[in-house]
Amino acid sequence: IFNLIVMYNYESDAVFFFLDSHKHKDKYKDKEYKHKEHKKDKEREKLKHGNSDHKDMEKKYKEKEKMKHKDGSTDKHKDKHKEKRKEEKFFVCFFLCSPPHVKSEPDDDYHSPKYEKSIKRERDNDYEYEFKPKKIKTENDKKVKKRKQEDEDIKSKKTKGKKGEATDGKKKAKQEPEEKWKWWEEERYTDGVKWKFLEHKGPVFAPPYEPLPSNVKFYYDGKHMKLSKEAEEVATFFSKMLDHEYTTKDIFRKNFFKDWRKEMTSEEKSVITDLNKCNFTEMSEYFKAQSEARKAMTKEQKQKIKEENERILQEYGFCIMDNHKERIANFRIEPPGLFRGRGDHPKMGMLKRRIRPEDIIINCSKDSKYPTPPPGTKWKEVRHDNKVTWLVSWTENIQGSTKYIMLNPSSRIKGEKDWQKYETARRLKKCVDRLRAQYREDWKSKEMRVRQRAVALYFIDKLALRAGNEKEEGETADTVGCCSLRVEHLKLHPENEGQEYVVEFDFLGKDSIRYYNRVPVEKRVFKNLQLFMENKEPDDDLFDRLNTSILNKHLQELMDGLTAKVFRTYNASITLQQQLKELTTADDNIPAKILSYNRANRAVAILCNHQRAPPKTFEKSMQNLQAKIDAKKDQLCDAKRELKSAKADAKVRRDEKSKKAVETKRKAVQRIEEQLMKLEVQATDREENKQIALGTSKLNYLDPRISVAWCKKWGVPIEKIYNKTQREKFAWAIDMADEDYEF
DNA sequence: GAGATCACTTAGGATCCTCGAC
DNA sequence: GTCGAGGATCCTAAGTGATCTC
Repeated sequence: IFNLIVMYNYESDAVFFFLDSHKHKDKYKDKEYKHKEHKKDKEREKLKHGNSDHKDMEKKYKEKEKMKHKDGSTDKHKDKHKEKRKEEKFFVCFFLCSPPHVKSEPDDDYHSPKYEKSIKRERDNDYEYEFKPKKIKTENDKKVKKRKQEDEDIKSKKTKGKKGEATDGKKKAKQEPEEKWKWWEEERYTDGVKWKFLEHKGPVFAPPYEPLPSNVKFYYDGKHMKLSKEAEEVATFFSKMLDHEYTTKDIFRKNFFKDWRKEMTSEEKSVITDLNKCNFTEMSEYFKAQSEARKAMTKEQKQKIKEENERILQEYGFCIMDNHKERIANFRIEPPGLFRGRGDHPKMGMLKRRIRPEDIIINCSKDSKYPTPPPGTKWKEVRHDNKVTWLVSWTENIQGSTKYIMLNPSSRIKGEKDWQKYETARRLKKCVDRLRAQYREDWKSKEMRVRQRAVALYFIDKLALRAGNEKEEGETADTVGCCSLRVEHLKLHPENEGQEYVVEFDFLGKDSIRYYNRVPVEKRVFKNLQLFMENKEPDDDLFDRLNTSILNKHLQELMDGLTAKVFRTYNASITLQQQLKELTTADDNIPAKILSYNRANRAVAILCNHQRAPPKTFEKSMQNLQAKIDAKKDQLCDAKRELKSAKADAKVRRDEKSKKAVETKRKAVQRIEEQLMKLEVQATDREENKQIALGTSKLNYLDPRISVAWCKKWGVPIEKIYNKTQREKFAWAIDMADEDYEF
């Protein structure tokens, strides 16, 4: 929805992040841009025009920026693009880790792809520039040993007293909650075994379809038409989405209509031939009224529903895994409906069919009490595979992919994996300098594939790009990651706004979130990119000799367990740690420290391109907050005035009573000042957070021990950083990290 | 070695629910 | 006690990467 612009200033070692919603319509209209986006852009524009409050923020930050960067580089940037981006601009400025230094190097050894192709075979066998196998072996041995050592370290941290509990799996359902189970103090399974005992009640199915009351009618071509139960159910799916933009999209309508017709009787099929003649309004109104009625229910009715939900949760929401009662994440089967793909998904609107017990595979222990299927039905299969973590699986009909029911993030099985993930990222920290030196060396390689690999790795490392697996064309939205970038996603600027060798990225990443970034790169990278793009069509792959499998194989050789995504975890966590060090001031009070934390978190979210649509109520809530601030300011003025007069009074009277009055007034002023500051901090935080989602990085990329250590060091209650669910997920980190923890 | 499959993590939007203001 | 904002939770799509199959 918004463009992310990242600018790097060499002199100040600063990275500037801009969130900018200006149009790139021209680019999208470009003939070469095959996968057209104008519709989406128009929608984005619509969204964008609803948010025009950035100017004030811009002013605020401009001042901060001036203080931080005397070279005025961002001003230059701004001036040049003032016209383009005159609508609005919101930005946050951060200092990140030291940038690569630009060296001027001779333009040697550059060949066109054609030339490269002609010598490809020869060169593919030429390992002169490859990682030396002998070295790898010794290094890898060391790494393996190191890893084993890490495992030992982790094990030695664990108390052995509880050993008997978790291992041999017979059901002895422990009366849990009283004392939280510290799984991180126990032995881990090896050899891919995930559990020894697993018992659960199976999934909760979607409620059966309830036909519409007879007064709720469907009209075709202006005439009432009674639909069969099957056709009616699918029609209700569409009617429930009538207010959603989806139903205006051609692909959505086309897919829906095609699948809907499959559910119709032959008679219905012969009559209903045009979706535009269908009138779902009464259905839509009915569901809206139902929704309102639900909201208007009495307390007792709501309580009853709550109790019923709680009963279901207690019955189906937990399993017994190795003597412990563990919470299940998603024990409800996805109800039928219309598929809502993200971005320009070719399958949006298709019918997601109802999942029946006959579609379900149950996974549990042989010696457990198997879940019973609903009366008159049976499971597709009951299996006992303890090398996987899922409890239930089924195949969905849209993409043909498998869906799973798994455990909650607070469970042992998920927690261990999470912990391990951060340990791998910490191992990368120890060797990242070597890896960086290596890929820089590889930019000069005579082998095209090695150069491509090295440039891709540089992007993954520096820009936190995702790996970019290949995708089946026509099956999903056209999104890319690093390895799947196409020529059309990059523009090369030998000179741009006073900076040399600028690469302009513009592509849709995961969830069709736009990644827009103009970044200066090293000369060698730039020259290599020119070479990779030479004689290619816009829709050709940028890295034609690379895919994620090749890249990960290479990474595996450099460090045991290293894959492309480890870089994202590593760079996110290290950025948080650095930012916290830089931004936290000992003298700050708790709200100011929390603001610093959120800013550090925000730096990571921007690095990882975690965007969100601004909340619909954003403008209003900001106005409300501003009104509160204004009122508080008035209150402060009054309080100060009263203090002044109390002081004057005390001076004249010189008695205890008036002295006391001065003291009371002074305290009132102090209190109001604190309240005002709190409100102002809140406003700043909210404004800066408008289009950035902090949750994703907090939950998935930031080693929680960094946050825990920071909280302990600065006396910030952990509840201020992590909510209840997050504390449950990160219980292991909260328990084990002390204030000296270093990522 | 390429493609398919499987098992998982990561992701943003929708919906629910709580808490503070009035 | 009511209302609404916003945080918490739910939902499920969309990635990554290992392994299997041919």
